[in-house]
Amino acid sequence: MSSNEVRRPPVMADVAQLAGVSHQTVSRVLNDHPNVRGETRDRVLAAIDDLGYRRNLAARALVTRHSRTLGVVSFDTTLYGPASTVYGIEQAARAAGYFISIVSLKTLTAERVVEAVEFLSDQGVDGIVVVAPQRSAARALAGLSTHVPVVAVEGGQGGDTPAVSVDQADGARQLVEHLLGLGHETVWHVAGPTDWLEAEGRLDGWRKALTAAGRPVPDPLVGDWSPRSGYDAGRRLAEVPGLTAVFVANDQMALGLLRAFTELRIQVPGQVSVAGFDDIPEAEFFNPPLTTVQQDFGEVGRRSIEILLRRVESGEDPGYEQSVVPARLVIRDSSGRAARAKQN
Amino acid sequence: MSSNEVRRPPVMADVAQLAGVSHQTVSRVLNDHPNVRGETRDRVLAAIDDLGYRRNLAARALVTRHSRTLGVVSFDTTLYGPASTVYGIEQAARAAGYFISIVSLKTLTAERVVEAVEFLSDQGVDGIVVVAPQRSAARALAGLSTHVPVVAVEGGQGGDTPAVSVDQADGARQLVEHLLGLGHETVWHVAGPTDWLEAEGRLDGWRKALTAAGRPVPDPLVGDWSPRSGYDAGRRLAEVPGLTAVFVANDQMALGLLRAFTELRIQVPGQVSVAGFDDIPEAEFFNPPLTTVQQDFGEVGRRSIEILLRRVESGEDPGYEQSVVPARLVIRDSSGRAARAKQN
DNA sequence: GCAGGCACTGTTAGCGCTAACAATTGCGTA
DNA sequence: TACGCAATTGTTAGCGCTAACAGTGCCTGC
Repeated sequence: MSSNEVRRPPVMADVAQLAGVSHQTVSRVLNDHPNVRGETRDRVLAAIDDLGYRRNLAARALVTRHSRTLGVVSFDTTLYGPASTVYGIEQAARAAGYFISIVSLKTLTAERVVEAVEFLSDQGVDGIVVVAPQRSAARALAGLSTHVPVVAVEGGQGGDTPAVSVDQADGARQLVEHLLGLGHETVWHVAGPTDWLEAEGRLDGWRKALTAAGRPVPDPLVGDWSPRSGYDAGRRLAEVPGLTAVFVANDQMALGLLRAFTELRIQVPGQVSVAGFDDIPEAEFFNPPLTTVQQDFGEVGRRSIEILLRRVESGEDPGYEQSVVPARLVIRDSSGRAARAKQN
Repeated sequence: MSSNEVRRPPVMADVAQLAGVSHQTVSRVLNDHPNVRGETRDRVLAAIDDLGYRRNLAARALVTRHSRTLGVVSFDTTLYGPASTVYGIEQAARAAGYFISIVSLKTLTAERVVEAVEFLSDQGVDGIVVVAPQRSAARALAGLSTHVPVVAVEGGQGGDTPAVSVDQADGARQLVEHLLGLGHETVWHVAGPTDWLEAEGRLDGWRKALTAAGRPVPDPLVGDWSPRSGYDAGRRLAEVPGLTAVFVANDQMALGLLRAFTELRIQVPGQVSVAGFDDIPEAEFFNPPLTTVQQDFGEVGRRSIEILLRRVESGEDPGYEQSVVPARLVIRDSSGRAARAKQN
């Protein structure tokens, strides 16, 4: 009661005094150095516990030049994809004992990405994960001159920045082959915004799969990921004669498209099969339940942190490196056999 | 070319030397102190620019005891509500010049919340926003002994922790009154998990609005926010004789319920009107487009940061304080006039 | 019995910054 | 002319921690 007149939190010296050792020994205990006698260690630990001591990380960061904080730059974390990716990154980072500092961008211009990276560098983060699914943002990374390691998620393919991404093209391929396997002559595509690498990957996979099967490749429509743009695409596709299958680049647009088809009394999958991409939690309860492609965002997060920490902790930059996470086809009711009627 | 042999980033002393002043003067310029001659300031600024100097925030935090970092503890940021709230918080914090450090919890037990708050305290955050929509988490806050200010989002109503929340009860009231206004005798309810404060608010608002109108109050069903639980509730409600209107506690469950009704060939809104809560981006494209209640998450974020920073910067704790953000009814096709047939 | 080595602990010197105080200058005024 | 004061700048002393080096015993081997 008499000794704790001062209300300021205890520091290492207080612990040292209570344990009857030097502050350096306390530091050794805290950092798991060898060569500390068991009994001494116990005494220090007891003192720490007694005082409720927590070490000051700012002081530690100052001298070690490491903050144990990783930065994350992401685009609109309200969307399912980015939100899930960031979530995966956060879990993996925390498991490794790192803090996560986030900057969420409204618009993903190169300028904003650079700004965000600098903002985080100022804070002294040890490394940065950039979720940069747009081409412009990916390019911005190439010209970046930070001294901290950077890893790109869904945005690599260029420069020295290591990248982790889901195999979009292969997911699209699986989907197209599934639809062709159901007897569809060809598959139309509603793509995502052209500047997005994910959109491009899906577009590529779709085109290649059709070409490989010797099928005609229709002109793709382009949306902006929003349900509304999917709705608009749906109204336009409804006028295509002989349409039997559509691969929409994400589930939200697929929802809009389904809505348009419902209004126009086009049966899914009776007349037209529809498939999406992402497997958002809602997809299973669309009307009808949506065939789509699942991405393992947790795995993406884990791999990006793994690559980043390897660079942070070794202090080296092994240069470009890519990690591709497989995509998984999820078949539901929205895809079905091609209508026989068409064959006649 | 000859002067920059050393590759380590420049420090304040380097700037001082180049500008021909003391490092303290550089510090003054950086911190906008008065009493620095204009010409001197310019010289320092030029030197800073020249060297590409950025101040070391760890060193600054060490001496000022402020990190300009705020912590955010949130539950599953993959969900639309939490994701939007965190996004709003992040935007507001960055606008105020603060960094955001996030911990995203898988399960929202009191234990985990306390752990997360301590994790963030260790890092030296200046304040913490806890998105704690569950009763247990809210209770955990009460027993918290941190020295940093804490503000609760969607979780207050107890203890001294200031709280920001959306007026759930009023949103529910608006919805119920809208449905009653359409001629429905009463409105059934699929509630969220009982431990959730938001679920409770919506339940309360629904019950009170029915009672106020002198209508019978049916037993509410309970879901877990997931589309699947909404689907299950839908199948059960389908057997209720005389059912004409359902208020589902969130849009995702409403989607599941709509799916169930579709399978059972129950017309919406022809036979039964359905309404949700949240106004997720998909809601407008449900089949049919969903009547729901919109929450202004951006405003929630702004207010929570405002309250938090007021406490952080004044160093005072004015005690309990509550800020309630209004909810807004969004009417779409899923709600319609009560079927005449029933009246006969 | 003593050099050499090992295990353990303490001492010293910063990390890069800001706060507090000291010193200097220039000016107005008695 | 000299004093006081304000404006401006410099000097000093840490913030709390870790790294590097310097002891201090004690045991080993010859």
